[in-house]
Amino acid sequence: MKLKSYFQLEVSLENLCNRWSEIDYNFKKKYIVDKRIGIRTLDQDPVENLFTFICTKYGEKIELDDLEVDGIKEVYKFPKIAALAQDGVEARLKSLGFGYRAKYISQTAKYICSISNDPDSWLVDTLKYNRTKTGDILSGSADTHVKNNERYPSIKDELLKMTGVGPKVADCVCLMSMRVTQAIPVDTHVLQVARRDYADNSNFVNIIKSRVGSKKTSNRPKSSLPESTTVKMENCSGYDITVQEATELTKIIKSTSKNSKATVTKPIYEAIHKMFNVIFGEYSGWAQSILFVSDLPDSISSLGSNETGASDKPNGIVAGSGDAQPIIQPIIQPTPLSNTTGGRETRSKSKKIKLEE
DNA sequence: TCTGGACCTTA
DNA sequence: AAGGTCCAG
Repeated sequence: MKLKSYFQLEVSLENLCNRWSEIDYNFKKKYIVDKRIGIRTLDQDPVENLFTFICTKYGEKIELDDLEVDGIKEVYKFPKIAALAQDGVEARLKSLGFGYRAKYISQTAKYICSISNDPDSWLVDTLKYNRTKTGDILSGSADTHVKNNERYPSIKDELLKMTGVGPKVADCVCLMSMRVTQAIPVDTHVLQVARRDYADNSNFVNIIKSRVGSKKTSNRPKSSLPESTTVKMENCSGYDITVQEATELTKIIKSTSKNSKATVTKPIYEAIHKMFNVIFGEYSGWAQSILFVSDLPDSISSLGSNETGASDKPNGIVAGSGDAQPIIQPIIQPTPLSNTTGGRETRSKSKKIKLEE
């Protein structure tokens, strides 16, 4: 039962992918024609994911091979939040190479301890399921997938209060640990995909236009429909949009600042978020994960051809992380800061984890 | 309200 | 040079 919940198996990924393929040819091409992959978004532990995403950075990634599972000598548990809130943690983390993110970890841990007597349970008991108000959500029908889209704004707001948690990290946690299926973590890579596949080629606007044209309420040819016609997503609320609005969002997504660097500004972030919500609906976060991973180089996504060849790849079930989140969480030294065992390598530095022999 | 430099480490 | 967030302006 726990595994079923972790993998969110009550959701038919295949049905979703087929639906998305009908909606969007680009998705179909990525999902079916090119790579035939499926990424199942997992329901991961909020505490571990929160602190992991706060300190992930480009290029940081652990390969399973690096861990030498068979020869492993020690396994660290994820630390208690109270331990991370102790004085001296920031300096300790800095010495381990966490850089300026050391402060984020320390301050966020202190913050959570300041608002809850039970810091390790607060994220799931209060923030995720809001048991104090709604009772135990999980006691509902087993056939019903628990979604938190209704509470998405309030959950995200709470996460954004934490130091080091901006829109992207908040959406990572919402999507992968809070059962918010419409959360879209937007980073520079997603920006590239959004521009190339949906903005520069007008794909987004065309999708909305085709919806206008296929509305059953009208038998007129779509060319005669006013562009202000509102398109509603089925089974979704808050996704209404007009062709004009889609055009506006496209402009924002294509816009660049003076230095011409691909920066995800706040307007761009929100435009891309809304665009994916509108295109793919209530599970758009899941859809975006598939687009994201299918755009990665095969060497990174681990889904590409290897000695077995590309043709017999199964539809993968892969941990639902955004960018360079390790498959295995980075491991932070457990509680005893007093226990100065010396600079044991605890960071997720791939290929440099040494097992004492 | 929004922009862009600083943060820190690794590649 | 890259990476997301913070903060000064």
